[in-house]
Amino acid sequence: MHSFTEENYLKAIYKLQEANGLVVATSSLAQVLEVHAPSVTDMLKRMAGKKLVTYQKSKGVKLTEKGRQVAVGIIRNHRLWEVFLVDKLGYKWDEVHDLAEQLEHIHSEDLTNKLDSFLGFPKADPHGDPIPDANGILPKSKAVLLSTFAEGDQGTFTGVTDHSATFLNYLDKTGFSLGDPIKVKGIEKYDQTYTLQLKGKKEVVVSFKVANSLLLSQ
Amino acid sequence: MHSFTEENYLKAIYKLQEANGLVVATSSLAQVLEVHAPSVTDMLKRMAGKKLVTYQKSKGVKLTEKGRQVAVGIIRNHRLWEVFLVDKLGYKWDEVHDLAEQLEHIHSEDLTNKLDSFLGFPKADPHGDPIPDANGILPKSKAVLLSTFAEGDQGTFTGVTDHSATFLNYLDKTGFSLGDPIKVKGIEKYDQTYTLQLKGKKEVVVSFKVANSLLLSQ
DNA sequence: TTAATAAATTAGGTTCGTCTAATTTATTTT
DNA sequence: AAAATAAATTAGACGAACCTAATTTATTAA
Ligand SMILES: [Mn+2]
Ligand SMILES: [Mn+2]
Ligand SMILES: [Mn+2]
Ligand SMILES: [Mn+2]
Repeated sequence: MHSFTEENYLKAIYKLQEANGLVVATSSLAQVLEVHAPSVTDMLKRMAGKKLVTYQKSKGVKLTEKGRQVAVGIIRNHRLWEVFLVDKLGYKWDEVHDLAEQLEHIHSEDLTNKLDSFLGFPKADPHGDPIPDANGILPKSKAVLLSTFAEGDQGTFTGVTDHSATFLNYLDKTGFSLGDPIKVKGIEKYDQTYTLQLKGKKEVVVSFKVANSLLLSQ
Repeated sequence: MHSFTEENYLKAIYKLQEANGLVVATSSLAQVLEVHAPSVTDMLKRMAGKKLVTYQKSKGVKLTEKGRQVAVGIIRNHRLWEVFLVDKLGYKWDEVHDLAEQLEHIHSEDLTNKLDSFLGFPKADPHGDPIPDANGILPKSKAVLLSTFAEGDQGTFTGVTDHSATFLNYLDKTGFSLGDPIKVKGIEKYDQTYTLQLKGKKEVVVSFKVANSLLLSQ
């Protein structure tokens, strides 16, 4: 089986590959994993030896199919455990990430699948992120940033791109809730401030930074 | 926080201390942890440095109060997760131990307590072992081995001393179930074979080895 | 009480995952 | 195209947790 460290590298490479491009740089990995660059170089060599990644000296790293399978498996675990923590144990959506970072490394496909079943085969985690199925297939989300909306546009709030507890707390406090409708009433030309109508006609004003971290569907 | 390895050492020392005596030998630890003796010596020195154990060269090791707290915390986690796996996810009692060995190392007192609450504050795990409370207090069990019973004695089946899957399977197959009444109908003088009456008048014959692994109460 | 046996420790290595400092390679800027 | 800067790698170390082989200490038997 793979070590926690390897799994965290794989997950990080997967996410950087999704977000930015095909090949991942040593420095970006060092940054997200909070280690120094030589540690990354070292680890990538070992992982290349295990055929989890293809590593080209000074050019960057990519996941192999095997590495991708492992990464998606960890993400599946992470998101299912987050659902468990929120739906069954009563945690808030801003409290579960760090616990899920531990729970995602429990090694048992059978447990993952039984948990999935116990939770009613959820399609998304508490932050709206899609949950890969047992075959490692992750549905491509067609959600789009609120910051791309024009005045009058509307949609359903289905996800966030900033997962920080402070942002999630701000959303709670301001009245945002996953699954609710949101309509753009106006966009201030000067600073791209958004005036939104939330569920129950409540109007709120949010900065561009916020609009740029909210995902809407339909 | 403590490493998984340290936690496993602490748990092993705790159990050996409970079972055998005050002081635990290097060789017994090596055996239950499945490592070689010099590794144990090494580790005990490091743990003594952290005040988790008191270690006397060539004499053996004992838990400090701090070490005992950690050990009991791990045991609490282990048993609560076993209850979760059986009660909520539908696992059988012979399938949960290895998973609990992983889950017991999730570091969060808050999670443990929320889990405890979610499970309805169970008093014992699926094998009848008592669950320490949030303060690390583990109720002293007054259960006694069936092998100490005489003809005509009866009690309630409340635990096992052999936790192996093969033994637990044997019990399932033979008709033993935790919480059921058991009455001794006869004991063969020649080889200490027990004839038992189980719930629903069912009679079964078991070896001394079996009678010596069953715990009965009242 | 000495000799034989068993248990424990020391000595010296290995792998994993990390570090700092020095060097090399790649990318920008002039 | 050369110089300056930034990114990545190499070299050399370290702690944790393990190992084998050799040695020491403790226990048991003669
Ligand atoms: Mn998360
Ligand atoms: Mn999430
Ligand atoms: Mn167990
Ligand atoms: Mn148990």
